[in-house]
Amino acid sequence: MENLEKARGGRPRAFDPDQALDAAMHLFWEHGYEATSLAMLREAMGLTPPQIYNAFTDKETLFRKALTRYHETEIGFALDALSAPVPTREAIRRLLQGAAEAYSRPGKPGGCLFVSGALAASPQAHAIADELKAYRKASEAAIADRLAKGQAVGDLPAGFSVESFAKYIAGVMNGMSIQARDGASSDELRIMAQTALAALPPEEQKRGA
Amino acid sequence: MENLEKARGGRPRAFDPDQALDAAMHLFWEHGYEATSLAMLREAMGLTPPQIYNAFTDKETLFRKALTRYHETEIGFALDALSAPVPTREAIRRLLQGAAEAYSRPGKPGGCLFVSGALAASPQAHAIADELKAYRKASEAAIADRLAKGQAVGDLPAGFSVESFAKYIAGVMNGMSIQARDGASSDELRIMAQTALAALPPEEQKRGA
DNA sequence: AATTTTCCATAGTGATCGATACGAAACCTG
DNA sequence: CAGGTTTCGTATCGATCACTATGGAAAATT
Repeated sequence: MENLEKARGGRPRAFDPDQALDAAMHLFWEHGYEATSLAMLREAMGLTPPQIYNAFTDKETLFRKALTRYHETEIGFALDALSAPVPTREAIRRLLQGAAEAYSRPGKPGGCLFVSGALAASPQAHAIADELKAYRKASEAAIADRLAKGQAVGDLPAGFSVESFAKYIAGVMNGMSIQARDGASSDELRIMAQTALAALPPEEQKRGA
Repeated sequence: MENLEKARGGRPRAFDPDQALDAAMHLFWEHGYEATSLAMLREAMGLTPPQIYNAFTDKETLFRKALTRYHETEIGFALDALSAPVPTREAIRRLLQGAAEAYSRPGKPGGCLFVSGALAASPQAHAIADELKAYRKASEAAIADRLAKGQAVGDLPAGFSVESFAKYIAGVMNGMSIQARDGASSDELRIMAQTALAALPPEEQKRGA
């Protein structure tokens, strides 16, 4: 991607916005939207309040930009798994194993920002909670799409409910996020992923036996 | 249980503490510990701040009492399922189905208070987040105990890892809690529970076929 | 160099947070 | 009734919340 910042005059920024956004993202990831105060952000980002507000408008906008950045930099495994040219079972296996790793990465907060960001919220933060819910719903829909594609190709039985199983997989990933937050190790999450995969009906053989 | 309140003198309370605690519990359940303000509690409990503080010490104590009440009144299904004299698979089935129902009960906030109460928290509320984590860990341990008992009786294969599977089941229940919060219906959660159960190795036959 | 534009740092805005001081009111024990 | 005790309602407390007004400093444009 090109850097198409407006090259107009004026005093240049004394900090790197992406680096600041990264710091904010990690803080939101750790403490959630509402529990992360401006004072914490100020310290973690190394900026003064006017610098933050000039660059990111307000706390809500900063959080939304952190969500976008999280989506782009931390959970590429999901799109990779679901778009890989592999059988359906293998795609779901990669998805779950990828989550196991992403949710327990050393040096990162445990779990998934989409889950930890604002599971419960005050009425004032209802819009933020809804936005995170939309991200989770989108993940589930992406899984359902992949399963439907697999069903169309014969990877899955015809009577199989794509939506129900997508809800199960998405739910398991959310559960892994909480287990990660509770201190589950990478190995433990991998085993959980493997266990969850056992609920998937065995791949059908297309030819031969 | 007997009511062993101190019958000493003084002006009597003008409200029912249990009823007030119920209102507080539902509010914490819906919005979480930190996002629930005293102003919200005041309105939902129908009390003035001094009434709340006199009866429940402070917000943190009130939340802990709400946790206890939640444990006693809302999730009896768990102990029922795990202590019922039934085969292990049936016990786990009842546990998951009970969660499906409890997490989507009409008129109640979706999901489980132990998950929604404080998944992410500010440094000030770290103790509360830890307490909830302890509740979740205790649930997982109770499942592990039940599985170990089942393994001892021959319900489960010898090579089966009780701890790993308990982590899977507890994780699935946490995931169901989030799906419930995202609007999953009782039926959808039941299907998720049934799907999750398929990962349990089939019951071994003790005699006959 | 003059002008324009943007950002910087300091300080502080009103609103809301959780929690209380105070004195009157209502009960029990003598 | 008087004395002791507890809760009541009213009015707030200091601290922190997200956020911004102000004015000078620094770099691009002319």
